[in-house]
Amino acid sequence: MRPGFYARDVVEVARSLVGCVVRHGETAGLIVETEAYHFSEEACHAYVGCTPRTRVLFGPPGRAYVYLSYGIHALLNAVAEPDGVGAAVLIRALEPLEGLELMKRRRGTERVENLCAGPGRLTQAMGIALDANDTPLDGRPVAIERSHALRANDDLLAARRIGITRAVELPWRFALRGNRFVSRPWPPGLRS
DNA sequence: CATGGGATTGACT
DNA sequence: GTCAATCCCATGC
Repeated sequence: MRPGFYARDVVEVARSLVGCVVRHGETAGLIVETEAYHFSEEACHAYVGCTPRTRVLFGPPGRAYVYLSYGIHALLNAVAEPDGVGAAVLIRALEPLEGLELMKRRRGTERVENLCAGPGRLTQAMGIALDANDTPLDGRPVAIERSHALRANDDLLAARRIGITRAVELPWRFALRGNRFVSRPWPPGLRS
């Protein structure tokens, strides 16, 4: 997708990315769950300002922000908002589309629902590592593309973000309703 | 230089 | 439901 796609309100980008496709090497998956992060709220890494770690977040949109979580997992984000504004969309879950055998091998499971249901799981399944940080999301090495699988707005749910302790009230987590590949069960209520 | 806290996951009770 | 693994980085002295 063109950088202009990402140079918008990060919450809108998070909503728009649901239904797009992520590609890396032989693997591909349909985005079914995202979360938005913006420098103005405490849960965003960019909240502390521009540091060596957050420099990518403040850089041009349409690039990958990949960081190590809990010393173990690589988490994939798409940098959003215009250059100079720190914001990104966390890719939280995918429906596996291509390279399923490779994903199963990397994840050590045969269960398709467990391959990419979670931000740490999907990077492991697709082989996306920290060296993808600060690279453009145009296919070198990671691509995000539009898809014919795009669904209507009615299918998009919004709820609070997961796994954070600050700014927990913001309904900036988005997912396809009823999709069996989301990372965690959806809380009752809250349609978008 | 020492410290503390994670945008998680898998194993276990 | 609980809990530890594991390491980067921001902060503070």
